Amino acid sequence: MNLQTIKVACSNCNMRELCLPLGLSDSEMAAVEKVVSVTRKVARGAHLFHNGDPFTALYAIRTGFFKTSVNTEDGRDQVTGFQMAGEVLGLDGIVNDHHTCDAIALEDAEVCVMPFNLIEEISREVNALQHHVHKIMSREIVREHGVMLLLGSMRAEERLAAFLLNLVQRLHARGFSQSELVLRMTREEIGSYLGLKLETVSRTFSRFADDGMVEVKQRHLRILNADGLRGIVNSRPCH
Amino acid sequence: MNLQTIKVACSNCNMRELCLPLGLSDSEMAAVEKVVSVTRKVARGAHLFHNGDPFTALYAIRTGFFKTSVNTEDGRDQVTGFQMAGEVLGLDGIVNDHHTCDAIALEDAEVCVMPFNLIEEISREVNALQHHVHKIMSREIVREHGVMLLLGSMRAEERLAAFLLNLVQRLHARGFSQSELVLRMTREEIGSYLGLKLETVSRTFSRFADDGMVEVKQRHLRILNADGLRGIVNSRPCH
DNA sequence: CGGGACGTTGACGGTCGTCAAAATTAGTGG
DNA sequence: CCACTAATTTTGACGACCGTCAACGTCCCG
Repeated sequence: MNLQTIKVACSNCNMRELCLPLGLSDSEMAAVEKVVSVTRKVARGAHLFHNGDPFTALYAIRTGFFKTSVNTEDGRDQVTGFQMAGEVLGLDGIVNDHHTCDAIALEDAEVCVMPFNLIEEISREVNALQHHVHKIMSREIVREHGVMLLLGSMRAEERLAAFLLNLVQRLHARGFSQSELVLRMTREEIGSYLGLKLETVSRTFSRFADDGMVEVKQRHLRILNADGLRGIVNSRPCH
Repeated sequence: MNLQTIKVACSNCNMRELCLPLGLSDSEMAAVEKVVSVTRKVARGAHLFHNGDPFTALYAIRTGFFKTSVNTEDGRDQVTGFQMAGEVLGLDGIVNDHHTCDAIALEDAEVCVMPFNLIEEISREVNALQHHVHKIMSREIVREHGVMLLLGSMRAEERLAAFLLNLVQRLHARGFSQSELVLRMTREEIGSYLGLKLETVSRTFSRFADDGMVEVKQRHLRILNADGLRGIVNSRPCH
């Protein structure tokens, strides 16, 4: 485990507007920065935390890309999300004081460690932080509603189109291209997230490429017709 | 809308151990009871809140049974959960100050209205309440992980078996039978929740009945072989 | 008693999973 | 730097599971 106790200043962090509430006073900002004690580097392929680990902290992603997945004793495995800079990991651990999923870095990453008892302590003093924490958890609940809709009622093409659009939209919000992206995950991981087999993911990519919607070169992706993809997502099968 | 301003005493409520943290002092309990200002009755079939409604409060179910569902502009509809006494509704509304799903009573119900600004205010004073709120939200996130696993990787039989086992387990925790239950929802609603069509739900019930696992009489259900159902959930398709 | 909502069952077809093989890339160690 | 192996991706053929469509049965409530 790679820990750095070098103090990180949220006030200078370029993830600030993603991580923190807006309009904090200087004194509030100083209080909030006490929450972030250390940062931690996670190498590609390494776990940030395992299923079963004791829960002590939430993690804000500074750089890098993660997946979270749950698994059952009988070997089933489900990717529950992909997280990028400015997003928070570890919310699942609060209920039972231990984590119930794995968080794995899909590229070399760095996170801010935010001990949860400190978060609770400071958010009693700084109302904006308190509300911010509530919003982050609520946002995760709403996101998962969307995934349930996707898994419960969409066909393979719709799922993949929705997935791609969501991914570029989030990357674009972080200053990346609207049309070009590099997939940090395998076809199998995409499939697990979308409730599809990797062959179906691959085939569906190929079909999108044939239709001129995207250009696929392994993990490099260029979106040629975003409206086309949006049309796929919003079109009911028939009648 | 049916509002009652009659003060409800959480300290006497039989949902207390489901709703509230344990070990509150008398003064803490008095503070927490300030959160519950009114109760509200919701008739069967009526909405507790609609998608798009402004968010003002969370709701603790005193009696009755609810479903929540999200819907898209193109008419898709997904049941995201079924909720019973002691569970909390409305968490989805916190992020954007308006609700993003519908909450509908499946039988006549009564809820405690807990204005969210009061929750935030009191939970700054009562640490146990603060942590309790965090746990409730985290529990919902973990529950949804489970649903994603179900929707993403289980077959129809497994989904329905897992659904039934979860339902009786929750009912049992509320003092009902371990083996007998009345379904408050239609086959279509079950199907929507499980990502299946109503015909598949019906057929799968019939298959369970043929195998002697359950006795199905419309919405009345008796579980004859719970271990058999558990075996279905935990058995990978083959190899 | 009658109508409408809900549930059951059957036949058929489509979507996606399974199995297999080949192609391409990435990673490793000499 | 290159050879070699492992991992990932693509593509095809086939089949299973579940969705679709349709008809019929059952229950509930006015």
